[in-house]
Amino acid sequence: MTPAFELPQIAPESFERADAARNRERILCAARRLFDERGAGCVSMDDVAEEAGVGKGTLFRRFGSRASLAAAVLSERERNFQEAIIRGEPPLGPGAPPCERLVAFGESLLDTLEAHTELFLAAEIGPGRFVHPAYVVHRLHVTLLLREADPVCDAEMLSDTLLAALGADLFIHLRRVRGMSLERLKQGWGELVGRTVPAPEQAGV
Amino acid sequence: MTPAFELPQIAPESFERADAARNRERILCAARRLFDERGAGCVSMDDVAEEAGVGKGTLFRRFGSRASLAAAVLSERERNFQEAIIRGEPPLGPGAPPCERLVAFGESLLDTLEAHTELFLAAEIGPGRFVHPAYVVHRLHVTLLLREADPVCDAEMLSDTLLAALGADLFIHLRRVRGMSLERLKQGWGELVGRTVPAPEQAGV
DNA sequence: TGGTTGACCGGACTTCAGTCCGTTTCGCAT
DNA sequence: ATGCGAAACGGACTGAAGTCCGGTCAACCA
Repeated sequence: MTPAFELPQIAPESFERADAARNRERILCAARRLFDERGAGCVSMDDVAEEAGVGKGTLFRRFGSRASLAAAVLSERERNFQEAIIRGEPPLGPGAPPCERLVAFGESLLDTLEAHTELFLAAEIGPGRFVHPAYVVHRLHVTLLLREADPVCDAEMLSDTLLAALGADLFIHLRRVRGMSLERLKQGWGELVGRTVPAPEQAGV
Repeated sequence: MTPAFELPQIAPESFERADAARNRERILCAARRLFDERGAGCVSMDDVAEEAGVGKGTLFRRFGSRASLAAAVLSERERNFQEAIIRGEPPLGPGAPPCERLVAFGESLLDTLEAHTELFLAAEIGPGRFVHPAYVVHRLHVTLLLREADPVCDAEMLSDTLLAALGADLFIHLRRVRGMSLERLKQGWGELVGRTVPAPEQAGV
């Protein structure tokens, strides 16, 4: 039981041997390709190892778990998303009121979920989901916006609570099993946010 | 207001052969015992089958999956819970305003989560979580209360959204990893519900 | 350039959920 | 009682995630 996480996105560790770097790249490449052509649900770790021309031990050494590999594959898109949040145009980026930014945040995440449903599902299973860098960043973002909109609320907890509404398993259920449209999910998110954090200029209901 | 629906619990199907009933009881008994003494996380399906003196095929024939078995073990408590919701005293049962009933619902669920964390976690993994009778009943309950409190909201979707805040994996994270107290979780739930569905007599904030 | 070291490699191995199918047993009708 | 068909039984089998460990080789230093 090694709870050690590779931080797949931000930086390779202090120093990485040449063969290690090469294999990491090969694995990511193979995983991306296989996930893309078969869907994440139909790709085993053995498949990835073979496609990458790498032993299974190496695969797990670099990425720790299946969920972590899926998250790493998503990390490029995630980096763009974070960039848009931190430095992009409003309403996703800074400049808009918190409520609108939260709505934009959720809608953007829902779009990404729609486009990469299976990959997200693979990335969100097991413990450690809430500890993954991407999730931590999302939570921090939501926490700050909540606190800005309403300094007295328990933003630390509300943020996790709101993010739970954007989980991949729930998304799949609402979208595929119950057949709700993406538009409806977005409106639902907007409704939830609108009720949770009222806009400042809104005096009475 | 009178939910005269028959709960689709784990009711034995139309007719159950004597050996089937006997084995089902044995399995439930063994599972309860093992889960109780080792914690659900440390009990494999083979363990349960052996303890019950039953083949593995039988185990899966009766319960379908590990998650489903865990849910079945929880079902007695769940039945009591449903009883309290449908016919019990307010604020959990009928008679209190929807907002208060929702708060009581969540607090009660959080208490149960606190007492049987691992079992809930085992029961909530995999797809089919949202299709399980217990979840469906919870959602229906929340949906009706939401609709009663605010007929114009998208209660169908908000109910799933709110219930996501009571998921076992999130509970474990908040409680054990982030170290929040049970009391704080209850307050957070109250805050979320209070914002989502304002009480009717509450004119201004 | 050649030696040393420790990180890295790979694939066999373990564990566990879930499936399959030949065999057994139950319930019923005669 | 007895024969029959359907349902249940059980355990060997499969497939996949994650672990282990002996061998290898990249980096660095002399």
